[in-house]
Amino acid sequence: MSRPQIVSAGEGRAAPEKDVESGNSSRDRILAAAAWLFAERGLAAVGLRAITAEAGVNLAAVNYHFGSKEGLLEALFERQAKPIAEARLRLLGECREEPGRPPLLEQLLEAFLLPAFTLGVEPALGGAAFVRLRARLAAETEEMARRILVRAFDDSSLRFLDAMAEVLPELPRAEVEWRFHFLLGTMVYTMANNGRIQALTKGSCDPGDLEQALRKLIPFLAAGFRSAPAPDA
Amino acid sequence: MSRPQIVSAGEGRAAPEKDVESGNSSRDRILAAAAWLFAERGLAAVGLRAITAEAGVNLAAVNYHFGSKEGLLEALFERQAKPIAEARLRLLGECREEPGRPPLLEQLLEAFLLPAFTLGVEPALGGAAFVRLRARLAAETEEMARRILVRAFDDSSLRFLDAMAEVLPELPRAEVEWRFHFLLGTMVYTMANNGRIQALTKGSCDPGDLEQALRKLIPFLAAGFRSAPAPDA
DNA sequence: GTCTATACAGTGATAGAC
DNA sequence: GTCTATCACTGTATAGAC
Repeated sequence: MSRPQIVSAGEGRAAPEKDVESGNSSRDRILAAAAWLFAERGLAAVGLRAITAEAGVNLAAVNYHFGSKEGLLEALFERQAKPIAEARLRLLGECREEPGRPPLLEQLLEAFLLPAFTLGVEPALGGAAFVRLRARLAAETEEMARRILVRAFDDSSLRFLDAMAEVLPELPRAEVEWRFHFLLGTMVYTMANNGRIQALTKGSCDPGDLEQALRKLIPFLAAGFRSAPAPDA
Repeated sequence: MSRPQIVSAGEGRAAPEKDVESGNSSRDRILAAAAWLFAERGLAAVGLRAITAEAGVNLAAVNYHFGSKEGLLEALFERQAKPIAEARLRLLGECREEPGRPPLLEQLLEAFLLPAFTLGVEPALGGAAFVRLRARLAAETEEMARRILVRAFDDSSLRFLDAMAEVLPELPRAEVEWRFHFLLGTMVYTMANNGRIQALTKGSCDPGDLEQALRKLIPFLAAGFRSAPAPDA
């Protein structure tokens, strides 16, 4: 694996300072170093000292800019989650009933899942580690993790929830919500790729192959969403 | 549960009386204290010093008996997972096609999910914290977590995988495996109860209500399992 | 405002005496 | 087997330099 270029050398741009995207302020260098190291070595195995050394800044810079290690994590996550949420909404806007295209429900499922599966593994955004980071946060009960996920994804998720309720008018809203919850479960668990199913099936089923996972997941979920509502109580 | 009555005669020590279930050896006291504290305060917030103080043993005792904090976690998890795996297999043995009972697939799903949802929250086994611990381990990519889960659940899971393949003979084995993977995702994510869906739906959908979750989950999964297989490539 | 050097209280782990 | 003392290391906080 090649190291990401942290400092972008002078390209033609005439505004060298404060490039928001890939700036070389110490704040941005910390973010880049953290993304790189988390991707390379995992999450818990990377301490603040490793990050600050990689970024070429002082240890205290992390606390100055982000308040805490958790704050750094939050900033990093938010930055990486943004393109996913945006892509989701863009794809949602392109969903329409049309001959030759899959049913609307399948379109919605793909629009929701595809950005998470593809953008999630882009090296520029921290690579596969980010996907696992998401999965880990999803398993967290603490307030911080919840807040991070909510801020990053709730508005786009809510839009999808509404769209799905619209596509399934015969289903009570609460039922759609439960099923959306189950959808999140399959997505997050697949992204976590904890190796359980590989061990169980001796490798014949590999959730690390996200393209195939998507192809298997969408029909499975679509059938679940379309099933008759469960008795309520 | 009865333990063997055989006591070696003429031993120097008088009646060692190691009760395996709720013994007061230092090893068992550590396990009990850890289960209690993890349930009470969460996982990361509890240090070895708190555990050893609660158990009334020395700090080094943990490393002596379990090798490391991870080793303690593993022992604890294994002890708590065992009744779940056993209950699953027992319920699996009671599944049969019979008039007046749900279809076999639904029976299998319930036999698999019910022990995880009910035994998982029993206070005697560490309470709700154990459920979250499971969810957290499932999101872990590290070798240790994988090994723990495999040792605890793989044999019973494999039996269910086989049973489901048998109930769905028209489905390729790989397809059943993928769907079993999705089943695990919905289960773990529901058990994690990270608060996401509550926030999204303003509380109208609460996965903390595991009984209702089960009633919503089984039809959803059954429909997914029964859907036509996806194209393979 | 930004950044640095340094100190601090906490962790899990371990060697060796008893 | 058990305990004391200590180790290396963590995230955090602060005082002060530019």
